[in-house]
Amino acid sequence: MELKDFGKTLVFMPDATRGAVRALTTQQLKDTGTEAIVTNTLHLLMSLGEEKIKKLGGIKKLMNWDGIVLTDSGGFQVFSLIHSGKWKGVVHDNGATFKSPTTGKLYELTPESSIDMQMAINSDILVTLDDCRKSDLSRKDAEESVERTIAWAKRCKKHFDEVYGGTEKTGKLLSCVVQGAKFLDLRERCAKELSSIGFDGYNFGGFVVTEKGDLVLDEMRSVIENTPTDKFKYAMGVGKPSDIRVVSKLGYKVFDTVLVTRNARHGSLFSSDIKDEVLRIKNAEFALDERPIDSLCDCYTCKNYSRAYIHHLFRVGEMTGVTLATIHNLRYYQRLIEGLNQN
RNA sequence: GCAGGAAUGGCGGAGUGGUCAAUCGCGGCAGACUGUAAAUCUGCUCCCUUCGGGGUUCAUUGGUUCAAAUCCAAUUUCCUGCA
Repeated sequence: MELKDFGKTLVFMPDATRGAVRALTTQQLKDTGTEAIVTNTLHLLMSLGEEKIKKLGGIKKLMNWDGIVLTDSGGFQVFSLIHSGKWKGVVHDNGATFKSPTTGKLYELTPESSIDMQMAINSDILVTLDDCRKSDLSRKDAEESVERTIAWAKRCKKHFDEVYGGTEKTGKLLSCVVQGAKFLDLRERCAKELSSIGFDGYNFGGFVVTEKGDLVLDEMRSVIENTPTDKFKYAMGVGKPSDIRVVSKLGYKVFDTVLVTRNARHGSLFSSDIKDEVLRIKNAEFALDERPIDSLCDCYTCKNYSRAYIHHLFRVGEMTGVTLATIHNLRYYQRLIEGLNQN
């Protein structure tokens, strides 16, 4: 897939948060039909740092990955680690200041430094830093989050244009994140203001499901309706296969979720043979099941191994089981996307 | 044969008079996970249950006591020394 075509058809990006899709080699990743991956600015900033990744020639060279790389800005981590109090740190108008819980090193993530780091990673598609918060926030908090997200997006764009020459000179795309939580007028305002600044893509930010697990479709629709039709729409963190089917109908073309890899590690495998599509390979019923995980799947795992074997590997804790499960789950998603693209 | 020591739920191992159906770990059964602090976390795991509770347990048998997995006696088995 060429970068210029990104988001014209549906695309699913697995999360390679720290520079690897967990448990997979780059070749195994390619073999699932994956064309784009997501890495995380904050994680790579803290583990490698800007100077080191620059010296190493960027994440694509490091990973030997010739596909597309999208870098998440760190906005979600601002929420999940700092806002929620899991990490010591503060979020302020200039960004986020926080201490690494492992090294104690102090970091300052600003809209500008996020862009710098994403450039150092040599990402193809950058994401503006956003102020992501918990799902059930007050209107006042949501307003503040929207204001900051817009202000930071502006600063990211300015920095990207002035320091690096923007999309024209770098050949990279810059996408933004729409916040506003459950307040549809705030979603609309955020979407419209970001659209007037102008980005190559518009990402649905915040939480995609309620606590009950229902998709926030009205919020997602609001973002689609208030952003340019000719730019890609990325539903960040979506989702279960059934969620992707639904959300893609709204007009979102780009998806990522940790479910595909995390569930694989936890023994939840996707299978069209099973009601609700989820086969829990560790369950006793698969101990002697010699069928493949999914009778319709063409992945390396399904073509070569039985449910009983994967079940056994999980039972004894062999890492190969995790690798085979991840290969399958990711291929399941890519086949889902291929199927949806054909319709 | 003599002298010590030990016997607890599928396993390992706490508990040494009442708050013990009995900490905990493993194993077992199931569930959760949606821009990854996650190869993680949660629940259940003697029997019955209308989930409130009820019934039988800590080698076996008998005893002491208001009350025993815990104290005493005998028996059985195992371990360690000495012969």
